[in-house]
Amino acid sequence: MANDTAHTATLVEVAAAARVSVSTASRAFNGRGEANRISASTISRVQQEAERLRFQPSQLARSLQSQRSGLIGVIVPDVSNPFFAAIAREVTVQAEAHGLSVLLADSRETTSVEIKLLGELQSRRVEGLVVCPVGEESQHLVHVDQVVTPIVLVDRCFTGLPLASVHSDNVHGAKQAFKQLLTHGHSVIGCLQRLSGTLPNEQRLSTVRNEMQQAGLVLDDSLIAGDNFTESSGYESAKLLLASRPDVTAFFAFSSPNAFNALRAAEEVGRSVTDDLSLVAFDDSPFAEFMQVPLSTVSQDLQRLGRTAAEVVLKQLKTGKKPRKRTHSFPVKLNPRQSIQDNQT
Amino acid sequence: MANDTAHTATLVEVAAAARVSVSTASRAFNGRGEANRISASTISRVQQEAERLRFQPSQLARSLQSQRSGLIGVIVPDVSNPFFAAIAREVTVQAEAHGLSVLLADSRETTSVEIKLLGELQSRRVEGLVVCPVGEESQHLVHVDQVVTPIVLVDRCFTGLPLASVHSDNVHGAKQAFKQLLTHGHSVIGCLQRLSGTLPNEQRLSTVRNEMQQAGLVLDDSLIAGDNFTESSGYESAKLLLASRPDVTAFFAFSSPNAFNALRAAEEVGRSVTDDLSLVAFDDSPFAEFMQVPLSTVSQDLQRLGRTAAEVVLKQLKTGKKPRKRTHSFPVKLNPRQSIQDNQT
DNA sequence: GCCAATTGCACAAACGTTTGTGCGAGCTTA
DNA sequence: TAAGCTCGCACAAACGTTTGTGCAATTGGC
Repeated sequence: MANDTAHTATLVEVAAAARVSVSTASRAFNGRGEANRISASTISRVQQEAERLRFQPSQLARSLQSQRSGLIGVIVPDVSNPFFAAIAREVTVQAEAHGLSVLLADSRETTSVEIKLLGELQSRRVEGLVVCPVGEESQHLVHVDQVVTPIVLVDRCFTGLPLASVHSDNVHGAKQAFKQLLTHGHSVIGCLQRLSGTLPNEQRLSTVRNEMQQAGLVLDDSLIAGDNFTESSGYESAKLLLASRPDVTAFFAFSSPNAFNALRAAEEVGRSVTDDLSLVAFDDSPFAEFMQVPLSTVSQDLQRLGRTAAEVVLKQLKTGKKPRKRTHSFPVKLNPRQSIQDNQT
Repeated sequence: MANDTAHTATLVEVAAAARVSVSTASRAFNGRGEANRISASTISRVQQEAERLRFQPSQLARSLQSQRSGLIGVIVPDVSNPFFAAIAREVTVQAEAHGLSVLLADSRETTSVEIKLLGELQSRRVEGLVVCPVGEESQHLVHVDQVVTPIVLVDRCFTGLPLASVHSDNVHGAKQAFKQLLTHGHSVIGCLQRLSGTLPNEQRLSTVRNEMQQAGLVLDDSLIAGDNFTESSGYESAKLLLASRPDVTAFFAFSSPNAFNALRAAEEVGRSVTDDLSLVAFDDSPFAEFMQVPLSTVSQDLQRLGRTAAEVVLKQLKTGKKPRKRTHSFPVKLNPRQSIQDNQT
């Protein structure tokens, strides 16, 4: 009932209160008393005082001394995007299960911010990193992995880089989705990209090109929307595409938000998904099946992506060596629903 | 090109390389050289060596010395829930704009986990806390605010507690939503709760009771689904409600996931939203207007909630005193769409 | 009742910073 | 040329822990 100095008690104060040295207090408090021949009475005295003073050891000091921050850094382009949120959550849960905490950072789809954040996380001495990179640049990531701390990339990976990566099988996913459109007789198909230039996007795009070619068709560039970095929304690009190519009969949206943008854009120009426009999208949503037209989607196993990413980092932390298996690619699942209909034209 | 000892360079090494003392290196590196009469040549020498060795100051050590961790703790019940993800993002962005980093934790809707996480964040000496509490218990939060660090609650607030809170106007929101149902002639209305016992939930519930009473109706307990803590999904409870009260003609879902659960449950028992079931939900979603039946919702201004929460903490950090205004309540917006139809019975 | 072994603890260094103070060398001024 | 200034830097303490080592005091054997 005496001094509530508003500052958290330190070990020094606990030691003083228990009339022992700081070292003894430390060992007693941390259960290392037995091994260090601290008498039972002393141990309990220390623990009582610690309790009474509400002593909470400073992780800052501990980390400094132990050279282990107990922190995992997570960088995503947009936490509010359900895709990244799901991954962040999974990593968080896994990390916490291993006694680690998560430092979350949001790069806002900007490489320069990503680099800045990477530096800040480094300076906080995170022990591992899970990064959904913006995907434009990679060298800063390689450097981190080599000299600083284990890192694993999720989703926006790079090819030919010595970095651990976890992602979905974009090629197969795109192939499945696109085949659905072809099967239903569509040949003028608009693609609504994610961030252009990033691997998942390019893989999906080139898969589309391949499929078109094999079907004896060509994918004109005017059918590819969102080929600039600035608009993340995709709404404008979808509208532009609808205006410049009114002959389009189907959309392949590379992301869930894009699907939504396509719907909005189509509605505004008087086109209606399903009557005269088909739609298939990457990434599922709990709402997809309850849409005006239940949305055909290709869903990724977000939980597995996140969990695997966490596991790769955690294992590397434990064993201290780079994982043998560098790339993890997970299958996607096609959810055929009613947003794809036969081409009427 | 010499020693890549795989460990990050320390100031000691930089100082040695620049042939100055650590203190001088510190001041030179931090731009405090001028003020401390360090010669220009020394300054540049230090900075060069720092650059060469890729020196990155340890925030751990800095924090220990400065007694400022530069960390804001954020605890939410479920990061993957878009509602909380949006808030987490907003806080993250605000914090980063002020040079602070965010420690994110997920309480998994469990009070005991929340308490544990709170302790861990404290031990990391976070300077402020933004918490979307599970909402069952509050005393651990009060204690934190009083003796440890500024804290602001979001969404799941408590009444009569000396804690800063940010939330939406649940009463008015519920009133608007529910009035819609009454206006359309519904009288047997099922309520799909969030976590029972939490303030937003109780406010919405009692508002519903009031409205019913004023309309000369009664809200039987059998019309209140999800009155147990274990199921967060609400799907089972919705099905039970539909089974026990087949006369129900409308649902008021207290959350976006619940709306989705209602849809799924209704479909499985052969009821169809709009034909013989109306639905209004708290929380909007970009998909709401593209649903099979465009969903009538009451939307909260998530960005504003998150931003305000961050601001309250940040201001308190800056000024050092408790904010004058303790409670921030923001208006919600009714989005009338087609999921509410006249009662046919 | 003496030596060795054991018990119970304190001392001090270290982790990587920041910051108050001290101190010598060079310059001015008289 | 002696006294005083200024300049440029080094020294050392401190932040709160952990941990290796040293040193009394007690115990035990004979």
